[in-house]
Amino acid sequence: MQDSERLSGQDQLIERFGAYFESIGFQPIAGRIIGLLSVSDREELSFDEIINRLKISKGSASVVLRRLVSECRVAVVESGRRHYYKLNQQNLFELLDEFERMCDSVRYLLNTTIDLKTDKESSNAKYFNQIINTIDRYKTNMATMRQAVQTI
Amino acid sequence: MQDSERLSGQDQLIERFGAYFESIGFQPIAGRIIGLLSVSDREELSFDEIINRLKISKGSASVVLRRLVSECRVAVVESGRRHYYKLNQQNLFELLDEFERMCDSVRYLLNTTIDLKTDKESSNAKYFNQIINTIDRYKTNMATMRQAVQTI
DNA sequence: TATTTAGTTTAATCGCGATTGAACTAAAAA
DNA sequence: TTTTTAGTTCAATCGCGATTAAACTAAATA
Repeated sequence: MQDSERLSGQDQLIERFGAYFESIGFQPIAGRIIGLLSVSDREELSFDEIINRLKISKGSASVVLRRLVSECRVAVVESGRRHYYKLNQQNLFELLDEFERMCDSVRYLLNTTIDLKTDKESSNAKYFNQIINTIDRYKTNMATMRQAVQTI
Repeated sequence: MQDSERLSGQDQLIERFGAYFESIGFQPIAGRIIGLLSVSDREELSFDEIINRLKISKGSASVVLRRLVSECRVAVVESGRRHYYKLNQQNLFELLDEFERMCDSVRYLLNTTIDLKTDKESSNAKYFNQIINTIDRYKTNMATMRQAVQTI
């Protein structure tokens, strides 16, 4: 593969990372920064390299990077007057954690809803109970899987 | 429990449903409509009942309901000149389906990223490979669980 | 047929997050 | 000490989705 090919492939991929992270609630620029830090050959980039490659203002870069660092998605290394950024390799289950938190809040909503129903045998009440059961089953299942992965 | 208590409890719950659905990308009004259809004692409500209880305009209700129906989240029954709406009880795994689609797109992004790396043993490349393995393990696991639930 | 009613359409507005540009700060370099 | 450089702060703007109001349509009712 030519270098130029690889570079333009990287650019496309950065946009896809951006789109993906935007779809799950990140600022567009945040997604593209994560993409750049994931895709580029050198995996530790300076502030300047980031704003030049992504063509974004110093202002946005500064704000967004501070946020990514505070959320532990990106790590920063200071060297002289410069800051270098790299992807923070989080716990593998970080993605699942978020999903499980989602399940918990759904479970809570549905439970409270059933409590407020006059007719606990209503169509929705029964349906919600089924969902709660499935969520519980899922969580048990996941706990088992985590243990299995951890002991590899 | 008093009826008035239950009604105000329902209103609070509707707002929580709204907040939850907004957090996963729905329009605020869409979330509140789903909340209302989940929470209310009568589980099939007319257009008018919806706009009166939620205090929203006919315009928003019309647009948002059309969308919810097209996405199969809400079912509509026509009776004379009126439309009645109720929660569409979807496949129990609809929530998981979406999560698995997310996993698929992450898996694809990471795979493509590794392909473009000059150094397949770089820190990020190794990390991405671990994530891919975990995703694969998760999907196998989920497939098993679905079968188990289906055969109950 | 004339009237009322249920819901749709659409132009206008509102609010808000993302982004930028430019002034500013602090620290290294000269 | 003066100058240069790296990054921060913040006011202003841009763009966009959500929402509404009001005119409009179609169908039921009188």
